[in-house]
Amino acid sequence: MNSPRLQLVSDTPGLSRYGALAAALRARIVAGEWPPGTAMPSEQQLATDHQVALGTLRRALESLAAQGLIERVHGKGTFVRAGLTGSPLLRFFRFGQGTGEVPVSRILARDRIAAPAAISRRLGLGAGTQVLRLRRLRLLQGQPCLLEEAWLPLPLFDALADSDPREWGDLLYPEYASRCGVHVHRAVDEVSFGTLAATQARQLALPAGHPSAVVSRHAFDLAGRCIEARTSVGDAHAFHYTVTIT
Amino acid sequence: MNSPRLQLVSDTPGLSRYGALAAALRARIVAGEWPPGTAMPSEQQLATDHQVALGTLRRALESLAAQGLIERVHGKGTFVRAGLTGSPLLRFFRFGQGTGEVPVSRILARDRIAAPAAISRRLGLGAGTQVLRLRRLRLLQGQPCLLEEAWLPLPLFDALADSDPREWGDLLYPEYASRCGVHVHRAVDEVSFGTLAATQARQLALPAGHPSAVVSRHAFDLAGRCIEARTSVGDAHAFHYTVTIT
DNA sequence: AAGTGGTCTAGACCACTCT
DNA sequence: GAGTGGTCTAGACCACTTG
Repeated sequence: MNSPRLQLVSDTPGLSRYGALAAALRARIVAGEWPPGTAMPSEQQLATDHQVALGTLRRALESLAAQGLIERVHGKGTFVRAGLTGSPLLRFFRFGQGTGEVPVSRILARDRIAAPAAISRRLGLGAGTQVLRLRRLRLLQGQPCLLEEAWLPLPLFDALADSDPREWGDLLYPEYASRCGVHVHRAVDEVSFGTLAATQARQLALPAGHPSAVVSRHAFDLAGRCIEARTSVGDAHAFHYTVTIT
Repeated sequence: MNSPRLQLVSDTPGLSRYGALAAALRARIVAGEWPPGTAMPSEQQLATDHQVALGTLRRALESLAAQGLIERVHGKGTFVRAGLTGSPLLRFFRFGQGTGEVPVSRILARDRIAAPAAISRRLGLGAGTQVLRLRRLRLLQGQPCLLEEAWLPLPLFDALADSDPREWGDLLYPEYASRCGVHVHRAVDEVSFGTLAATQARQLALPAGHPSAVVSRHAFDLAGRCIEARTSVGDAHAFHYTVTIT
């Protein structure tokens, strides 16, 4: 590939050059020029492409790295961050021994349905759009610990709707990536408390009316589109979370 | 004041020069050379003091700013951060209308006592050290919303133990600063859930056994000493918290 | 050895704040 | 206008990774 000689045309006059550069690089990343997990060109290359000094280019990359968009590895290169992969929900709970074990997943139901109004709003879709609804139970050492309901927009997740759930792993995000090419880049969790309805209680093997912790998640891809709305419910007494304020 | 011509002697050979510089500056701040809220010398001055290039000095200051130790203001100077001042507990609750209103504080009890084992451990004190125990109720529009118990080491907080609580404002941290010269620089909150004991319930005007959110806080000063252990209890149904994962 | 990102320097110039 | 931090440059050298 030869040097594109891109122009830095900032429509925001008050913006610094490295700020404009960061925005331009972000746009190239979001556009898919370098897919998640792959390496970007070297600093030298990018600097000459955009016709800025090396230091300025580095400032821009540093800001993108601080935003979690890219990762820099000494001696290897600069990489677009792959999606979230872990089990980030577990940060809110301490079940059993609290070893970092990943809960086993049991799919309870999977349906293509028209999104209820509340869901289409959360996903930013038109009213009545088709979505995939996933209900699953998560267990640690055979004990139910979390009950989840996930809503996924169609046709983006068609591949998930058509595949055999028994082939899935215990984590959903790797399936999103491998089967649908969807990378979860950012997630917002809202925590609140309530009590278990009768059916929820039965599935979690707890008494009805038992206090529950509810985590409502919105997950977004690189471009900022909401690609999952999820609600997870667990025993309030297993809830535990630490925040540092500065 | 003349130029100290400080030497940068890093005992950690693997550490970069700006890293060592940042550590040295942090030490000067923690030692109280520039008290919280006051300005540090200019970049030029610090750079010549420590015999490094301006860019290197700036890197060090940037890392201290990222850690929340200092604040930089364009055209004015670099300032050691004053302590936390707001009402950070409220980030966990949404009472009533949820306007950013600060709850009124009513002191229920104030005692000098020997610290129970659990408390002296939390504060990092020797067993049986004298501490100040503060119990207070916080109210919004006349409605009780939070019940708090704070433990403060003595003799550091003697001034608080001897003053008239009716002169205090609704926030404790400004009192710590003005009366005892203690600045809260960092706080760690641990959230969990439980149910209200009979006395707690009565004070919060809720039924006994009602689900509760419990926030257990450790607060630290610039030097990293724990200067407050606090436990706050509120209605679990008023709890609400948002986290962004990246 | 070649290529990558990380550190450090020295200096010019700009933007903001205060008097 | 003087003093402060913020931006940008150009280049030298170092440290890490890979073939």
